[in-house]
Amino acid sequence: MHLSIGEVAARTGLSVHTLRFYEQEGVLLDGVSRDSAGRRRYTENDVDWLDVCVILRASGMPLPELRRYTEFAREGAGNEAERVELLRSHQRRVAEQMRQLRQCMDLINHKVAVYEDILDGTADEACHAPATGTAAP
Amino acid sequence: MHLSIGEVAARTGLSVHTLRFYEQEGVLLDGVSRDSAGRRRYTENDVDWLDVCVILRASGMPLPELRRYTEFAREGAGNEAERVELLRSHQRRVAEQMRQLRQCMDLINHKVAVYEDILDGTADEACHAPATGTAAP
DNA sequence: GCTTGATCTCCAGTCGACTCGAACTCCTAC
DNA sequence: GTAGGAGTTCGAGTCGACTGGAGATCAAGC
Repeated sequence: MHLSIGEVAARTGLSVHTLRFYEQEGVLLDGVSRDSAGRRRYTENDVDWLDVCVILRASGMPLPELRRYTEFAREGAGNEAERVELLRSHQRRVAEQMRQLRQCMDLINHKVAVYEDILDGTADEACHAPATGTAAP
Repeated sequence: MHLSIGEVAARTGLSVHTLRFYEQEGVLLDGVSRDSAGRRRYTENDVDWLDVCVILRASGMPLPELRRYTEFAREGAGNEAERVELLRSHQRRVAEQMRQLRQCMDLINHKVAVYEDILDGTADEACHAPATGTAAP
C-alpha cells in the first residue's frame, strides 16, 4: 500500500535527494504522509504523478511551471482552461525543441555522409581533400 | 570581408559575451585575428562554423565535446573516423531526446483531450468529475 | 576637442537543478 | 545489545553555461 522513499526512487528513476527536493518545491500533489518514525510514505498515486513530472521535466519544463501545474491539479476540477493553457505553452516549447533536434539530425547525417565518403573512397590516399569549406553545409 | 564581434553576434544569435567565451573555450577554428586596435575580426568561415556550433549546442552537445570536434576540424583531413564516432555518439543522444519529446507530446495531447472534453461537455455543470486518476495516463 | 558607442580584458556573479555531507534517529537482524 | 542500513533535517557545495560589471581604449561624428 505505502512505499518508502527508496522504493519510489527506484521506481521513478529519481534520487531520494531529488524526491525530497521536489516535495519541498511543491511538485507533489498532497503533503506526503509519514509513518510513526517520521519516514515518508508514498502512495501509488504519488508515483503516477511523479512519472508525469519526470516526463515533463525531461522535456524541459522548468520546476516553477511544474509547480504551477501541480497546484492546478491539487485544486481539483474547475481550472481545466488554465491547465490546457499551461500545457499548450509547453507544447510549443517541445515542438520548437523537436525542430532543433531534427535540424541537428540533418546536419549530422550530412556530415557523417561526407566523412564516410572520404573514408570509403580515398582511405589510403591522404591529403588531397580541399582544405576549404570545413564548416560548409 | 571582415566582421566585427557585434555583427557576428547579430548573425549567429549569440551574445558578444558568448562569442568571447567560446573563443576562450576553443570552439573556434582558428585564432580570431585582430585589427590594428586589437578588435576581433571574424570571417564568413567563422560565422559558418558558429552556425554549426549553435545547432550542436541547441541539441545538447556539451562544450567540451564541441571543443573536441573543433580540434578535429582544426587538424584537417585524416581524422574522419574520429569525427564520425563523435557525431554518431551525439546522434544517439539526440535520438533519445526525440524519443522523450515524443513521449511528452503524447502525454500533453492526451491530457489536453481530457481537459477539453470536460470543458466542452460539462462546462456549466461543475463538480461531478471523479476525483481519482489525476495522475493517470 | 569632445562625446558616443563599440570594443577590449579580467574577474566575479547568477541561475537552475540538483547533489553532498554532517549529525542524528530508527528498525531489523544477528 | 550492537552493527548496519535506511531514513531524517539542514545548510552548503557543485556544475555547466553563460552573464554582468568595472575600467580602459579607440575611431568616428559633431
